Amino acid sequence: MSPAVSNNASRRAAELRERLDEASHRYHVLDAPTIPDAEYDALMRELEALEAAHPELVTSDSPTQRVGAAPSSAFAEVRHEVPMLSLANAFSDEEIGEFVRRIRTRLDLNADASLKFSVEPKFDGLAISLRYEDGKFVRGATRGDGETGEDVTANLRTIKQIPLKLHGKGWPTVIEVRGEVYMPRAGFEKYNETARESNGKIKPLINPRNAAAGSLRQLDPRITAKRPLAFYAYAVGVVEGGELPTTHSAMLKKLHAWGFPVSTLVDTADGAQGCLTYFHRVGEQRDALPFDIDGVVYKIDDLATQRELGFVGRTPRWAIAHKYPAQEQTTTIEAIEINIGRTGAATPTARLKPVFVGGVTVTNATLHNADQVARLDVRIGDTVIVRRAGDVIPEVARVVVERRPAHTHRWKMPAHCPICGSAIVREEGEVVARCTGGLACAAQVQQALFHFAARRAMDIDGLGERFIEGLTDFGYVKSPADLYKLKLHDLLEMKRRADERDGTTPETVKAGKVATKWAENLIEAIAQSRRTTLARFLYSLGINHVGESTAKALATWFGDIALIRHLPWPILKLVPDIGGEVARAIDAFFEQDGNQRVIDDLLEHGIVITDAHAPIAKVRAALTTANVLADMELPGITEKRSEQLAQAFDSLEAILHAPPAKLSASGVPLDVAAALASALEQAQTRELFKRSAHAMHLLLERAESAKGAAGPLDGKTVVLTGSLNSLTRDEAKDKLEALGAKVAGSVSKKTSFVVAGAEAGSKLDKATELGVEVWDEARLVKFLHAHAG
DNA sequence: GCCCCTCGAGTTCA
DNA sequence: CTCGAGGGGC
Repeated sequence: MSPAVSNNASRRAAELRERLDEASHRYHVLDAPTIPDAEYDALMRELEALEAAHPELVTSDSPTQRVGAAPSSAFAEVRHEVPMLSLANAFSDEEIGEFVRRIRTRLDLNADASLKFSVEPKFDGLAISLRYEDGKFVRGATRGDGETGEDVTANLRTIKQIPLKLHGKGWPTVIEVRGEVYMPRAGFEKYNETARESNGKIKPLINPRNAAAGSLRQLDPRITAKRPLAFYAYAVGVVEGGELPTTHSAMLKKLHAWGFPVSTLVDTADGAQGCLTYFHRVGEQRDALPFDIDGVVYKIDDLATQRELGFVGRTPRWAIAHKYPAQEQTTTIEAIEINIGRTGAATPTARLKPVFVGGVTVTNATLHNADQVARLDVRIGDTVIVRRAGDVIPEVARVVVERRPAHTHRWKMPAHCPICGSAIVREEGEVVARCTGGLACAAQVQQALFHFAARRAMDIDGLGERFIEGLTDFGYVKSPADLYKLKLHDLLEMKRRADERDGTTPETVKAGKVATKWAENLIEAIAQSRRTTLARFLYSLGINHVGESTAKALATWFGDIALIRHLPWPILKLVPDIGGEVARAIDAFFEQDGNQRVIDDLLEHGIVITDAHAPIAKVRAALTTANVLADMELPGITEKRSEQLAQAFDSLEAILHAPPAKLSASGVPLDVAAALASALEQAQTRELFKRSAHAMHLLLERAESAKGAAGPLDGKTVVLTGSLNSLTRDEAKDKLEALGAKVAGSVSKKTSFVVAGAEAGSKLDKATELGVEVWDEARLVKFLHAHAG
């Protein structure tokens, strides 16, 4: 070995020791970890490997030679007569193969001889030891460094899952039961919710594991008692005056019989293959478990074989922890960028130094909004802990302030849009900041086009962000309507210019050929999208507050874009689930000349709406002068007042042209009449009256008569509950709606009937309570069948 | 006026 | 999937 190599290794080993010591101290003594467990494990493994390769580097104070740091002095020390183990870790199938092979070699077993393991989840909590004398709980201690822990008896007594007296009989005179104290996820979430509501008085917990550790180290057991802690037993230490079973799995059963919780995930497995199968089986359930686990543990089941295999240092040869990919990792923030959405929403995104978390490499993480950035105080250059919690989307869990470089400053939302330079404004009381550029902002235009082409909107297959960028950047497309004017050569030209600009030369060009297939496909996809439904068309326009559901409602109620594009907001409000805010947003969208031009353009250049129809009968029913008047949100005009006015005047025009004296004579209080009169003096209100009156006439003229359109369930409100066999809830909903019913989510006295499938819950109870009619699935199916077509 | 529920908008990676 | 906010029931 060359001196240079040895020198490097020695320096690296020293560095690793320093970092591990520091982390260990913060973790065990201060309860304030600075690096995630996975990183600690990785550093430890590197050091172990280094020391294995260069035994001369091993020092007596190396972290590999002891586990954990000295306990803090707040609690009495407890010496573990039988030391509490630490397990070797494995991260890959190969390592498990090697582990099992080593055991077979030592035991002189063939590769195909059966080798039984007791397998169990590895809880992410805090290992403890419970001592029972004559069946009574006398002392509980933390693991500490494995040799010496802390006496936390008083705190452990508060955990209801820990028996204070052993159940059954046949237990040894003295027995130490070992296991894990942990905090279930639900309890953890609930605690943190309370902490958030406390406005900083209660500090939120970083993770369930820390929560468990912190709770056990409370000086006041009454505080511990309030924390939702739980316990699982998985081993025994000292045993005196009694016999135990001869296998680990039998011993766990015994512990269970004596009153200890034992995980239901505990099982046995044969050989490496059996262990790996178990690993994957538990891994699939991992996210759904009510507690955190960071891996599984395999132990040789036969206790005599365990003794035969023995230990290396303090780690047993007969057991290993097989860990899952880390769900947390540290990385650094390289930049904080602003994304502009379709509505102009400016979302800060963290650009990360790529890290492998939970099975994928993460480079971006959303920071949601400025408040979130402020809460975390994320700064450029910071070291952060990135998490892929339960789901998929990575988030920055917290900043490791200790590793913050010098001269950083708090991040601030920029005042101007990075794309178009317009002001970024955050409305009072709103969480999101928005770019005010509107159609002048290239980012907003691109996002609008992206939305337009989306699968659930116009469904233009293959029109992704890259093409949209090229098409808008070179001016081929300024509005959705331009898409339908594109010719093949436009696309090819655009591609050529984009390649030129980006300095990318495709293979095909080098070969002297031009690839055209993609362009033909795109032109075809655009042509395909021309025929569409009214609901999709409305949704694709990207009107603020109009998503799929609202678009569908508008399409069903009014049936025709020619009508919808001119409806004033008080009329739009007649549609259930459309309130003032949404109605005004729709009205405002169509008030913009630019938007009207785009719609004209789209219709002229080939959009075909295949399902146009007359306004449904419900429109006619809802379109009374009283309803529209009440929807106008005029001061003092309640439903009751608008009824009175409608009775007195019959039409909106009549009210508009009524002299103030006549208004007062309508039966409404004088001050209300006066307020109405003064409102009617405003041009804006008069305009709204005129538009509404006009729209009423138009709609009434065109609306289907109630008779013609009446479905068998017209006017009925139906609630679905439980699961159906012959069709899904969605299908049932569609079919019921097609027959005129409104399908609601909860039962009230207005409900016409409830369809109860299998395992119907509280909604069925409510229906019975309110005396609402209940249908079973058979009756529904029969009914749908009878009215099919 | 308060609470519950549904809808909309934004987001990551293979 | 998750958060925020609009709608509407009580």
